Amino acid sequence: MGIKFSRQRQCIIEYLKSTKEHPTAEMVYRYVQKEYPNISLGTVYRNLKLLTEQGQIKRLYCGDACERFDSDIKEHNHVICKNCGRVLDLYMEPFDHINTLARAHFSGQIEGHVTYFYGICQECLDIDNSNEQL
Amino acid sequence: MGIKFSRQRQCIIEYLKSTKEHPTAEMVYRYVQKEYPNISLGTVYRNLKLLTEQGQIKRLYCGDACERFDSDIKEHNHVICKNCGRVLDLYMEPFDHINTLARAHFSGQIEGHVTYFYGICQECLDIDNSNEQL
DNA sequence: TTTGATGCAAATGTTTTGCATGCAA
DNA sequence: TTGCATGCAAAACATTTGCATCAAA
Repeated sequence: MGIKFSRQRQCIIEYLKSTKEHPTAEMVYRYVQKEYPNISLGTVYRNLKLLTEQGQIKRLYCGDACERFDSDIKEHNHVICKNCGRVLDLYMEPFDHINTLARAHFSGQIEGHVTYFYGICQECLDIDNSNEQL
Repeated sequence: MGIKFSRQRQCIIEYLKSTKEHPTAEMVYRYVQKEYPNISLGTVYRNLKLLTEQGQIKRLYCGDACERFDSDIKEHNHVICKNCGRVLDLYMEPFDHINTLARAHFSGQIEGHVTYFYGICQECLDIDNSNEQL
């Protein structure tokens, strides 16, 4: 009964806390493999699921084929770059008043919302600009 | 060169236009099968992809395992019922000012956003209430 | 006719799961 | 010891794709 410590899970947590790139399960797997070459994808998925259920990490659905994970559970938003596909953090004032607006048009109960912004990240804009210079 | 008419695609379009339940590919398949028993899932997927690219329908990503489709391309929002999993339409005033708010905190370019509300639909609330009466 | 669309089946990619073994408590 | 976690492989799904055939133009 209860959850036991495991080196593999610890490594997954540390990796997620160290990165801002919102990795997929596959990316987590490749990273943890460096330290634990025998780790299996199944273990990665099992731990990501466990950590999500515990609320230690958050699962992102970005319209990708695959899910991404974020160890920053403070409220914040994400921008998906349409060019490079990366998912970037965006810390801004909450806009929960849209829940109130929504409630005025919905007969059920509205508890919250999930929002993803999309656009082009600064890095891709920079590359674009330097190409135009040529 | 160009796209040819097909009875199967026509049937898919008509089904999507007739329903508000934002069906998955599998649901479209099962429906069209009634009229065209030999239709294959591949054909359904190919046509849903084509129609999405043409902008005739929209693809929804609801955090489901699978994608859903909506033939209503007018701007509107969706509520996902946490209880029954259904995806319901929500017509409300646009809140594109959140793009402006977001731009103040992001160095790249923000083009727009996708928002899904979540909560409990009226139908599930009703069932809940009638259970409490017992 | 010509060429795009279909049906079928195999392939792909992601995630889950069964089971014997390993390891934390 | 006990039982949760792991590694491995197979299974489960959702989606895509190759190819011979069909049908719209």
